[in-house]
Amino acid sequence: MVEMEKKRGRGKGGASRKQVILDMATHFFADKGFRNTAIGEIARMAGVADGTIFYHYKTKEDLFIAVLENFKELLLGESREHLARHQFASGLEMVEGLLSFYLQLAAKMEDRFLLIHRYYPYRLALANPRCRDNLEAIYGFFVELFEGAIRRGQVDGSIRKLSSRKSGLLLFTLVDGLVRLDTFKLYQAGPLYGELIEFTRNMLARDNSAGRVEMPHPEQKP
Amino acid sequence: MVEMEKKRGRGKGGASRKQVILDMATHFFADKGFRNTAIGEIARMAGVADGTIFYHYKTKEDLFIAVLENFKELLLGESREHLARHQFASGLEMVEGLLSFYLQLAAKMEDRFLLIHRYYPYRLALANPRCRDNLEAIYGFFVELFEGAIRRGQVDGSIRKLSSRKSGLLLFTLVDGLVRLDTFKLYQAGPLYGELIEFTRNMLARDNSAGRVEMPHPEQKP
DNA sequence: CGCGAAACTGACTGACCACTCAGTTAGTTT
DNA sequence: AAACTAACTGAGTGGTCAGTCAGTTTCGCG
Repeated sequence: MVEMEKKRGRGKGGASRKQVILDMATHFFADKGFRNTAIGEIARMAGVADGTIFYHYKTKEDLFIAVLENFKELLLGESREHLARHQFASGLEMVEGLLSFYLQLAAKMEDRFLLIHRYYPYRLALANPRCRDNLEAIYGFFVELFEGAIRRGQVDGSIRKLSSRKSGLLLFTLVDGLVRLDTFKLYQAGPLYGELIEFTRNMLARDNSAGRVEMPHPEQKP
Repeated sequence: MVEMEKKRGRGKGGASRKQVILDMATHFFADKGFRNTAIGEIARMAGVADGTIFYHYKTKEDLFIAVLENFKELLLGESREHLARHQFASGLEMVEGLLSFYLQLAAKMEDRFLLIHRYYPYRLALANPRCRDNLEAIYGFFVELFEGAIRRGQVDGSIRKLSSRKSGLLLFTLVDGLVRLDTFKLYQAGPLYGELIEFTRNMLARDNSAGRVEMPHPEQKP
């Protein structure tokens, strides 16, 4: 018979047991929250004994931090990769590109985004510096992306004069809030995406009355 | 000696025991979340036996719904009262007034706002219609306020042509996201309030180049 | 006062759960 | 193959907690 299952190192999927545990923990922490997820549940779904989890992670909280860190790396990795493949004609277009990329990203990882749309990690961050570092890394990364794009737009003249820092933060808040709204299932936020881009343009764009858009689906090249 | 404590009906504060329980529950559910709040803790702080809570509320979840409903009433009540006392020169000014009122409200009830900035109620809403109704009542109320103000602005000419529904939702998402960001303690959202108003104006205002504001503290009457 | 009802009590129960640890298994080294 | 180590196991432990219930207190009222 096949003797492959209980082997050490990687299974056929190439994932170590430690990684499988991390993946299952990610799923449950996002879906049900920290307190409502039992270690035993993660263990069962990972095909592992309870004790194995504590062999790899000192405490449940430790496991959560590892999950968050892993998610952070995934987010930043995907983003950097995407940005390396794309370039933008102007700062304003970059802002718009960032917005739609963030929406795309959130759609692709809808389940996992709940990790950072719950209050638990922010509450934990007050006591646990590692948790705080990870959250700050995520927020800082995106806010700085927007900030940079805005500054670039101010240099190339596509964006008017305003505080790039504050505007970046505001913009990120808006797009992240939209994603959050969508996961709440009270409203469909999807139809708002078009509006978001139009609004952003009116918010940021340099005041050339020609640039003002009234139509719902703007699609022009300068 | 004084024989006042264990009396039925109202205590000296005019609050029935049931109300005290509700208040304490509100505090703890907001502060620590549903799962992390023990009934015993609420009971202790309310100066009441555990059993008393279950005499007034069938289950812990029932108590939570009551808390949410009470909070909804508080929100809508305060808002209606505020609106009755204020009037606005134009739709655009009303939108701005609504934004700053919401920020004010959230600051005044910072602790309690966490009730609706946690994921728990939205998750519960999927299974519990009463929970869903309350959340929808809150969101619907504010979104419609913004929507109405925008429509009014379109009639009086202070706001350009755009979907009032979508814009209202977007605006509410933005301002609520800002409040949420503030409670996370990662960034100070306070300094963004000025920007918020300016941005909103640029987003909504009719395209009269004179109306475009560049200064941080706009304070003019038309 | 006396009675019935409503409000309240807190010891108890059963379920759950994070974490421990003494022991087993599998891979590696010599 | 013996010795060593890392990975893994799962029964057990102590603690917590929502909800129950039989009994007690308080109140309104005739």
